[in-house]
Amino acid sequence: MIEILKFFLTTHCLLEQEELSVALRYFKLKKVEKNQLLLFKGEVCNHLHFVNKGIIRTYFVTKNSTEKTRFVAFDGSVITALSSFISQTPSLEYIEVLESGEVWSINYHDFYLLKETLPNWAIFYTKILESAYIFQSYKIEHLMTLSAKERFENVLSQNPQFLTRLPNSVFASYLDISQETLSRIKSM
Amino acid sequence: MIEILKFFLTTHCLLEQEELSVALRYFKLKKVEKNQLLLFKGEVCNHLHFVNKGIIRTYFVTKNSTEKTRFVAFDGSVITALSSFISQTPSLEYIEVLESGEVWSINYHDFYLLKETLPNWAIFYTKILESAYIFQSYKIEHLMTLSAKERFENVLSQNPQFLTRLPNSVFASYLDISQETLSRIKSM
DNA sequence: CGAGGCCTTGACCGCGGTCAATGCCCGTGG
DNA sequence: CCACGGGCATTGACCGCGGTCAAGGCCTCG
Repeated sequence: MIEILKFFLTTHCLLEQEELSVALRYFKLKKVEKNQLLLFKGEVCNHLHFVNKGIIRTYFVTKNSTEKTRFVAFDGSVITALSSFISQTPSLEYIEVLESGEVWSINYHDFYLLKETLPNWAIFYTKILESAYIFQSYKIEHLMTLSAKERFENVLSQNPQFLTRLPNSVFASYLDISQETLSRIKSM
Repeated sequence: MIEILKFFLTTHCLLEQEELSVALRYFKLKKVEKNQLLLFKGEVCNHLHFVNKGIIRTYFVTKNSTEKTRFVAFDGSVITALSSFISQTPSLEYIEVLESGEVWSINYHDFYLLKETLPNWAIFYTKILESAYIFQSYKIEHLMTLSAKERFENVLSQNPQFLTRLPNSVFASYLDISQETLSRIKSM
């Protein structure tokens, strides 16, 4: 079970064997249930989660109380409310379990500690930031230049799981379109 | 003249006096003219610019060849084509001078060198990434939830210079609305 | 004074949102 | 085992925000 996390860390962190075993000690395995909230709006996010099994998303809520999905983590990737985690200030967004499963979680304190003690961990953190930045760059570009249908096709070509493993409502909110429009796009 | 850069670096980097003087050696002063392109699409961005005087923006071009402004740097702030700078791959965006002035520039190689030699410089880099991430988080949130007028008011409340120092076309492309809509919004 | 940018204003239209009705699937209990 | 209800997806009718196109106004600079 821990093998997947190990694999993830070795490929993303360049950790030596013994650094790796140090790091792994700080991760705790946790079962998570569908609809469970791992973070409420207003709380400070002090965990980073590696999704071992299941699906987790971050979302925020608009004035007219509709949910907008910022990021979806399928099995094998990492998720946190990054803005809050970075700045250790109250989060504007929620972390929610979409599909039951289990996560390996590390808390901010330990994460920070590793950053101070293992140089390769600091590099890992930098990599997370860099890829998060680039990810959002594309998202902005797509919101500004692509039509609803083009955004749909683009996301789908990157990761078909958005269509197959998510409820319509979540996928729509991720694309920033209404469920009705998504439904119409699919039936073309 | 170098005083402004000094001030910027000391407040953002926590550098010791002598670290500061090391770092400053790597910056080169350069006069820049309105309409000048500091980076073309397709080039690798290997400079980070501190805007001493003038205005500089990054923008990308859509399929139907309209320009979209990603970021505007007024005097006293820092600009680069971050995605390209990070990954040292060809840039999808341009860097353009909107108002003549001068910049202090450091190249990627030297920047990277400082990151290796001065721990505080690595922290500086991390801070740049963090704030760039948070900046884009808000941009996405606003694109997804606010109307044209609300985005206009929001940006304006953050920085009135968008209205006073930029041509309409640039401000509009930053807000992701047409020039005509911007004009109508202003006359309300 | 004239030309060329840029901004403004008007007329029109289309993408995608909203509201509402209906359909479909599935779990639960009688 | 079937009936019912609730949640989610689909479909249709309608509408409004903001885009596009085109004409006109206003500076600035030569």
